Amino acid sequence: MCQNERVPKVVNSQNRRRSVGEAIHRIAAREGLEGVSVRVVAAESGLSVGAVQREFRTKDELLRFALDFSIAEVADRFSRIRIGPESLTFAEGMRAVLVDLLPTDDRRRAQARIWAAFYARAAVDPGFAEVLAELDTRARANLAAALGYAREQEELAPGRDPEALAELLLVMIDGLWLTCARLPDEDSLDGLRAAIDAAVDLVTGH
Amino acid sequence: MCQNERVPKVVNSQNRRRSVGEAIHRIAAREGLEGVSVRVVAAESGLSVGAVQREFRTKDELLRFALDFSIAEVADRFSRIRIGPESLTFAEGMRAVLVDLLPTDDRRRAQARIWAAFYARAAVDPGFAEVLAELDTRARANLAAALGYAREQEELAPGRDPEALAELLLVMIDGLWLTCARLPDEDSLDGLRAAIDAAVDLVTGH
DNA sequence: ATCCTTCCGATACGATTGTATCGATACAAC
DNA sequence: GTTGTATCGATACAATCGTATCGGAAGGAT
Repeated sequence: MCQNERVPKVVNSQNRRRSVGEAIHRIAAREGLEGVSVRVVAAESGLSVGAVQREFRTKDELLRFALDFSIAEVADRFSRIRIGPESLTFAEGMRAVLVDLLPTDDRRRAQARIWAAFYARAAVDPGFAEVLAELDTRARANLAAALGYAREQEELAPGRDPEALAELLLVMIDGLWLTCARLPDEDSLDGLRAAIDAAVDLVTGH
Repeated sequence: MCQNERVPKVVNSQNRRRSVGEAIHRIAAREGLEGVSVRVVAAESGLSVGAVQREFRTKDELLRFALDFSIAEVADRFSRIRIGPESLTFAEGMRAVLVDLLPTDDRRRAQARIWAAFYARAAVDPGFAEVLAELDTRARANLAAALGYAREQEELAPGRDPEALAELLLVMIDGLWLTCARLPDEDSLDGLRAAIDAAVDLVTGH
């Protein structure tokens, strides 16, 4: 990386970027993506504007990083839910994924809000749309695999088109995000839980 | 309204408000809610900043009006889809509502984008959240009535909790909005149509 | 200790924001 | 016409925005 004779001061860019990511997370959950400005991010993460500017050349780069940051976290959560032999059945896995989206704690609630903001921005920003489209592709692939396994295990309601089911589940996941983002109280969670159960039952034909 | 002796110039406030609503519609579909500024709205609607300011005291009032404006249009579209005897069956009605959401023309595409933006804002703005929550309540009531009718006609898959189904459908509607907002091409519509068909089949037990 | 390079923090800049202000204008009543 | 009021269009204002600039702090290598 550094091909100079004299090596100067070096900072832990990795840690700093993460703390910036966390800061944006908090701000966006509090005031939305519109409340995210370079100055506010700097203040929230305890850095100076200059430091933030060094790490992210432009604001777009900043927001893009925040999106990747958030995607990575959710992807990590989902990757822990494994469907397959010696693991969860399809029904259990599907239920686990959907329930995991519910805003049962502050972090999840914040994340739901952030995703709503990112989705809205993706509607008018091709760069963001591309990232989310790629995410969609990955999710579709995972879902197809899970549904294939479910069909193998005869867990699926017969006579259903797996591709259509996958699309339906993707739509439902998006809907859950959006619903969770503007959920006023904890009580509404039970309604959503019932909806999730109903969805699992419908898909597995129980 | 006017209790003065001398009556001055009067403008057609109604028409103007609508043209402003349309202007915001176009802007938000193009650049998102963040691109909506008083000046831009004035330019897009062919008015001066002063005229817009007279009609809407504050920007929040402006956006709130745009939300109501958009809600009214979609509510009107939905109200034309009637479920009941001598009309659509539940399955037909449900399918009609969901298909009507798809971005099959520019107006619908724009509307999907605007709603995504409003939903995101509702996540951090209590005023917007309240409006959408009230809309949710109305939708829930309509859906409950439709499901009641479906059960009466024995259109529903047996053994399902109507309340859970209603919640599930609401989530799916939200998901459709969000998916439509960032849909890149026309081709993806077929996938969504298949998903809608699958959903109708699942709910009606076909 | 002295270099050299990287990094930081402060400040500056121009653009854009929401809102307030104000003279000019339009129009109904006289 | 004149008058009184509602409305308009333009401009002013302070705040905030993203970004650029720059002098000095910082810290390994010598």
